[in-house]
Amino acid sequence: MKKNKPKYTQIIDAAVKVIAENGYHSSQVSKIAKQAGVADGTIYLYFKNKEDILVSLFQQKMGNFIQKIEEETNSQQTAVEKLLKLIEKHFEQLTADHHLAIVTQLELRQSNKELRLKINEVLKRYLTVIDQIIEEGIQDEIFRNDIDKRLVRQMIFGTLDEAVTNWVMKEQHYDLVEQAGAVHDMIVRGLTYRT
Amino acid sequence: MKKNKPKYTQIIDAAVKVIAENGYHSSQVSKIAKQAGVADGTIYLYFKNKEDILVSLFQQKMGNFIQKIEEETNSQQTAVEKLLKLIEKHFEQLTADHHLAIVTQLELRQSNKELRLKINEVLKRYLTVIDQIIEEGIQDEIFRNDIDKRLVRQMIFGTLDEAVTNWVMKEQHYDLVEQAGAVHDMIVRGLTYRT
Amino acid sequence: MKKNKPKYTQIIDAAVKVIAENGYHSSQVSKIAKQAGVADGTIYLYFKNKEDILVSLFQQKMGNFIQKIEEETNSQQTAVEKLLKLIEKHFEQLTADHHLAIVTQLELRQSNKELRLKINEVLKRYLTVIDQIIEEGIQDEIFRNDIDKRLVRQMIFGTLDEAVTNWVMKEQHYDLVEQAGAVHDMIVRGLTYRT
Amino acid sequence: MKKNKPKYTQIIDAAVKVIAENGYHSSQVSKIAKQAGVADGTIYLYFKNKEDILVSLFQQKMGNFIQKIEEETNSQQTAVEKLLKLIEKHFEQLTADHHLAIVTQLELRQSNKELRLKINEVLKRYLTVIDQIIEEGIQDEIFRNDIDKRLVRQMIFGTLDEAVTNWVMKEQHYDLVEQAGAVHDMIVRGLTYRT
DNA sequence: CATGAATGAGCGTTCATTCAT
DNA sequence: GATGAATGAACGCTCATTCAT
Repeated sequence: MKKNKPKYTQIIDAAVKVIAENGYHSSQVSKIAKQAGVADGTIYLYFKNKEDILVSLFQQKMGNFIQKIEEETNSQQTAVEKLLKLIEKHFEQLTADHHLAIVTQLELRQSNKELRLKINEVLKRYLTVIDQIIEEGIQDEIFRNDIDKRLVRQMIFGTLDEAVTNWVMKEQHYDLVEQAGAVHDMIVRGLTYRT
Repeated sequence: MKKNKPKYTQIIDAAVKVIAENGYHSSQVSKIAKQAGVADGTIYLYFKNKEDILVSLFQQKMGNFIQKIEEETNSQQTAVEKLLKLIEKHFEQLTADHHLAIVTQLELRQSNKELRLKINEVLKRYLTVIDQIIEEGIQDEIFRNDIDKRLVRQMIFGTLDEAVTNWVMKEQHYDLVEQAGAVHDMIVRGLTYRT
Repeated sequence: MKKNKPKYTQIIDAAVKVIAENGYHSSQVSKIAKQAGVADGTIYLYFKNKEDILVSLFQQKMGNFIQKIEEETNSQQTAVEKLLKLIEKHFEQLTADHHLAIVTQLELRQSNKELRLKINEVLKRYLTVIDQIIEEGIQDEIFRNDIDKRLVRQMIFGTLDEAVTNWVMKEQHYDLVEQAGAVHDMIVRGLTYRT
Repeated sequence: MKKNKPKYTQIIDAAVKVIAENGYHSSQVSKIAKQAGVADGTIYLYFKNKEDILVSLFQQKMGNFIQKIEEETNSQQTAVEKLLKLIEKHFEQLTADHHLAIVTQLELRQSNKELRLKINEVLKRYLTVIDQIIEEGIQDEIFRNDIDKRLVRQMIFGTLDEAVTNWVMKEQHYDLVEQAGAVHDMIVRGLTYRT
């Protein structure tokens, strides 16, 4: 698995395009190879098997996705600001790459349990970012200290995920990013002390 | 399709068990037939094709699920109480039938887009229940009137769904129902006026 | 096999209709039963199996067909006249029952070798009628005595069969019966002495 | 579909053998693949589906068959001589390849209407050869000018076809080729002027 | 490194036939 | 005799993966 070779990225990008345009179940290895401009067999020089393409795809794309969010939230001062930034960047990035949005929100969920477990591994890093913001909010006595942190994380991630999925399924007919504020507002109200 | 015949239910129950135990992609028609104690061909006396088994499964099980929630929420007075009941019953019912929980939260999501569209049809009825509670809360001036109803619905459904999925993936090692109150609390705080 | 019962004929007539309208491969036993107005199982009280329906169908219908031709040719004096009558009645009868024409010329030929062998048994009686006319023609010194009788029979039957099949495949857009004279003429010229 | 590859021919030849020996309805794709010495899947690299094997088989084999007849008849001077050559070559070629004879005369006729339509397309070329000979015979005033050309063609093709089918069904117990003269004689007498 | 022809396991569905009622 | 629900064997086709070149 030589991850620095251009063909590695070529194949992953081809996979995103093919899956977004044809759907998970119509995305045969041969179709991805064709789109990438390589022979079928070449795929197996860079990936262990088909599942490995998808896992790698998710790792690469979500890696960037999460890193961007980590950077942007770190540039913010308070937990509340960080949370807003997280929501904004989450929506912005998926809005900017609608192929990726389709693949992560709809198509990759059709994969089997095994693949989804590996996907969850990747997501843990994102959930950790959320956890840290929650923790920070509690430490700074901005968020209530009687909340169940796991539940809060589930609420935040569940809400964002459902919002994006709905937006993708509605074929992106409205502006997702401009809803970041409202989503943030609802969530924060649930977490902060009433003053 | 004789839906009142015992074999119809037999096959659906067999499908739930087989899918929960083997996973969506390892649930061949022949395996379901064997579990149901009928011949392969018998399946096709009650269902148009394999997909029809899954759609029917979802319609039957989620039909009951939603009806129970409708009944229980209607017996409550305020929007806040109704929302609590909805969350409790949502968690209770999936806790009571963990095979069904696995199937709806993990396995059926691996189905193709077509099937998922039909599943969404069924879910619409549940989303309508949520919508009505939100509406009622606003009418009664308990919920803030500047909220985006669609976003609220996405938050509620997304949070519950994520909470259940996490619980299923953790192999039900903790008590989901006892979290209903905390989840309810977080959500309601996001919706009500600060007093 | 109770051949005198009305249901026996009912089923055969249903089979002709179903096969003519749906084609051999879309003519399931259940479809024939429905058309006949009986239960699937009832078929098996009157016929050993599906093939037996088709053999019986052919025996009944071709039995009548051949008997008619035998009668009509016997009412003629010379071999030449008899041959004309045979051709006319062959064309007339299939023109009169186009369902039967479709079934015998196109659909039943899709059956397997075994069934076709049984069909040939039935046809032998027809070929015998032809043979007798040829024999008579030679005896009466109307037909040449150096002809190979088997070949003549093949020419006669092959020509009529091909003519009818063409007519059926052209969806009966022209009048088959009015060609009887021309066909007869060509054949007879091949058989008689040049004077 | 790479028609110049040896495997393409291998599979077609295997199909002829398998169908001739097992009958149309017992000729599964897997059996043809085994006979051809390739994997089942390989079949589908060279043919669109099972029907395509059969259509291609007919096109290839009958293509050669007809081409040979075209060449040989063209080397003859008169319509009468051409017709004799046509009959001789028709009988010779099917005598030389009795597997092919069984397949074309008996087994392929069991195919469905769709396939038979495609087969008829191929046969049209043969019928055209016959038509041209008839036309030429009339032009040269050897054949009578009051004959119905379509009927003549049906007589010629029907007679040859019936003769070969009889020979195949009698399991080739006699010499078909030596009958060519007699068949030719009968047909020509029906077409020429009596002098 | 790269190719792409070849592989072969795996599965949804049909339908002639049976048999308990 | 009549029913029709139930049976289960049979098969064409796909596609991830391999490997000789």
